Amino acid sequence: MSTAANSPGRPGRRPSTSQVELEKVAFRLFDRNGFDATTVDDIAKAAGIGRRTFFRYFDSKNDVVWGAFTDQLEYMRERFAARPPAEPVMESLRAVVVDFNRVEAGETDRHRRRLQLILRVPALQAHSTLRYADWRAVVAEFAAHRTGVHPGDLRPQAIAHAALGTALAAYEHWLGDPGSDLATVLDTAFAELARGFGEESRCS
Amino acid sequence: MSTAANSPGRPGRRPSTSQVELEKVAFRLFDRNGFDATTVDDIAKAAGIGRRTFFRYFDSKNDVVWGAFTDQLEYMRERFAARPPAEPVMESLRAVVVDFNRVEAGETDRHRRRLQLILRVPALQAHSTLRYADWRAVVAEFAAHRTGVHPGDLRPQAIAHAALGTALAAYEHWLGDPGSDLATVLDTAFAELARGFGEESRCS
DNA sequence: ACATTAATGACACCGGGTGTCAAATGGAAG
DNA sequence: CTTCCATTTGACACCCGGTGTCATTAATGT
Repeated sequence: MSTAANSPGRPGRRPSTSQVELEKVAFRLFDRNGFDATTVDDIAKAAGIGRRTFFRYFDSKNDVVWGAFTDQLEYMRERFAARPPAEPVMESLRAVVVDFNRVEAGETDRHRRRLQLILRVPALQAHSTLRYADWRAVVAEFAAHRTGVHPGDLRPQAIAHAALGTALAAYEHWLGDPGSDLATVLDTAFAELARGFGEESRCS
Repeated sequence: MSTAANSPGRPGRRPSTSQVELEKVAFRLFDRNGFDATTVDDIAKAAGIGRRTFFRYFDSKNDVVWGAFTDQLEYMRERFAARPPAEPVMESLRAVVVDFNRVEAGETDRHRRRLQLILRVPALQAHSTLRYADWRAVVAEFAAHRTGVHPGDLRPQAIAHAALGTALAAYEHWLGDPGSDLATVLDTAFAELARGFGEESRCS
């Protein structure tokens, strides 16, 4: 898909850059000057394109940070479908979310910088709600399918919202504690969620 | 506090309007033309003030919708403190959140319109994350205090995040079902959360 | 050569938000 | 009443993100 626009046999002028290329350029500037202090003009100039062209690759400056997030949601949907149907909903949820956040060893640093921006820069923090809505929809769809109700019903929606919140808390904790392992933190957080955050660990 | 600036014995020019006054003017325009189509210039003109002055009453156009939200958080903090110390955390949480969303019979319609804007207008939806951060802080502080840990720890943060998510799901459900009662919906949603959204309703 | 298709970039424009500063307003002291 | 001081106001200029428009450029096939 990324090279689809470069495929031969297709008329018209070739794209002069790509999303990943712009992303790389932008991240360099974000690292050096910070997100807010980096203007779209800066990114465009550094990438050798016009300001207007930038907005043909990304809907907004905020969206640069999110990479292929939306595409990955499809993968998440598949992982949900692959879980054994008899498994409790919250158990599947925990497994899939942990798996979804598994990144290649080389990519873990990039993942960290991404989340650092999303969770700490107010503008991106706000914008994240819009992007995470799709994430929630995937979760709600799964929870609804499993329990035989509509995705718009209260329970699946509450599950999706609570799951997102739990994941965000885990992300924040992970960012604040450099030595911690994201998968472990997510696992414990979702275990707590499935237990209703109760004091007693289990039914006696 | 609202009339503090009008109190005698204080030098300087009198404020020419107030937050509540601007809020009323703005909501009229939002109702008629929608949030996005209403510019700050429109509000200022309708209120008979300058555009620059508007931003001395509100940090942003988004904040107009939130009324005295931040002040109410202090009340929420008090309600938490008033709960019996032996009560389970999630039980106190449920009670306080339900109570916090109790509004006078005459104000219920205004509350509904507020939430409708916050939850349905993308710009406000995004911005809400920033405002709700304070709400989460109050919840995390309470949960941490009860369990004897720091507010920044994973558990209280996860509880706060999940609680917010649950409340949002309840709000959305309430907005979508005009016949429903907000307190009831919140109550059932938080009961589910405390139960870990499990299939079995209780320990056998 | 020619039409077609697609991407580009320049330009103008809108709207939210901020910094600055002179002017307006009102109380208090002379 | 006049002067001084504190405070709010509004005008102006400016920055930046985002959009609509349109001529131009680069690639294809005929």
